[in-house]
Amino acid sequence: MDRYWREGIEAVSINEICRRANISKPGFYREFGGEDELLDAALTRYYETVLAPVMATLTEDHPFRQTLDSMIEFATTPASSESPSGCLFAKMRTARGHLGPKTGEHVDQLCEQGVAVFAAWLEKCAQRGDITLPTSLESAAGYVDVQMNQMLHRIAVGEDPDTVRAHAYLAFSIFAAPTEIPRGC
Amino acid sequence: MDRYWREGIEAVSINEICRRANISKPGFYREFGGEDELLDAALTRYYETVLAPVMATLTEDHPFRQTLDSMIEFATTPASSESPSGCLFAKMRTARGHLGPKTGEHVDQLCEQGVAVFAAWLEKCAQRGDITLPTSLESAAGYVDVQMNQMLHRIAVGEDPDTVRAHAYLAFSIFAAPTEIPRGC
DNA sequence: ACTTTTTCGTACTGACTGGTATCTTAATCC
DNA sequence: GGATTAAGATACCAGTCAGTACGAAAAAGT
Repeated sequence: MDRYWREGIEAVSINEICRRANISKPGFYREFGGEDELLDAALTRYYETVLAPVMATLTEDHPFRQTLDSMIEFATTPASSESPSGCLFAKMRTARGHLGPKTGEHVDQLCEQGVAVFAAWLEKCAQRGDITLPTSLESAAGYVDVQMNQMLHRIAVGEDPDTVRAHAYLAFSIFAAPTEIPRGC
Repeated sequence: MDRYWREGIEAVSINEICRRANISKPGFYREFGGEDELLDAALTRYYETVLAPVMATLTEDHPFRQTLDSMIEFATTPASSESPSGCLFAKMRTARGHLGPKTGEHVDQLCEQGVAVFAAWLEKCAQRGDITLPTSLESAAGYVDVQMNQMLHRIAVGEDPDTVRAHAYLAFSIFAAPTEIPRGC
């Protein structure tokens, strides 16, 4: 998981994995079955340790802006020693075409789940009056998904986090609650 | 150019190019010098035939909405027989890390040029009162660049053009001119 | 102690990559 | 027509990849 996360999926070969892990190739194939299964296992682990906690914050009843801040903070945190840059899930999405069947379907499933969580989040915030939906809930959720994914991609590529953050706040400004119009108007 | 555009840069090898073009590999290397030079030549041709005309429309003095419509139209046009899906330039940007020095610098240069053209476009529209800049001109131009690039990427990956279009109009709604507030207010 | 089963790793397969040495054929020059 | 030059292509280089056949070593069972 760490290698794929840190160096990108396409950049890591099974040969390299075996070399780094000091295991023989047949040993690897006996354990996992193939590249597809390894990626699938890595994604599962990534989901459990990173993705699920982040998605959980979306279901908590905090104000829109607070949740948004923490999401943007998560997405624009550059690489550190214990946490590589970007998001393994985002990298798998961009490499979707080159994934095996198991990993591919796993990614698809997590995508759907992600959009659903975004939709639920936006709906609650809209009901609370934190935001105004400028379009259908469906479309808005897809928009959020796309913008989040793009941020993660850009950070992974090494773009300046401040720039990405600024663009993110621009993109999410479409949800701005209606400016209060003075009573007497 | 067509092969790279249609099938993606990473998916096309020199071997395959030679096979398809019915030329020998040494013949290719005598003509171009290497993969980097071929990609550079493809990008030059793409710029001349596709990119330059599109960018030219940005410098014409049409209303913001009209230019925006034609840009979104260009970006979300799916593949056809004579014009593959997406944008070769956008594909090169996403593959930036794997490009040779010549092509890489060429891409960088076109990126800068693109942002500059976007900035000039936005500035003119803002002066004309077509739009309101919600942030610095620089940041806004970068935002436009990123959003355009993302649309092209998503179309290239095969996403539904209508969805992409809808998200694009959402993303660009941040430039919406201020809603006219009635005089008496 | 001896056999069976399971684990393990060397060494390979075949297909691909970008790039080139070298031989042959064709065009050009005088 | 004969020498020189350019174009062409076969067949190779060293490297990569994912995946596997098969022999050696170690465990387990009896």
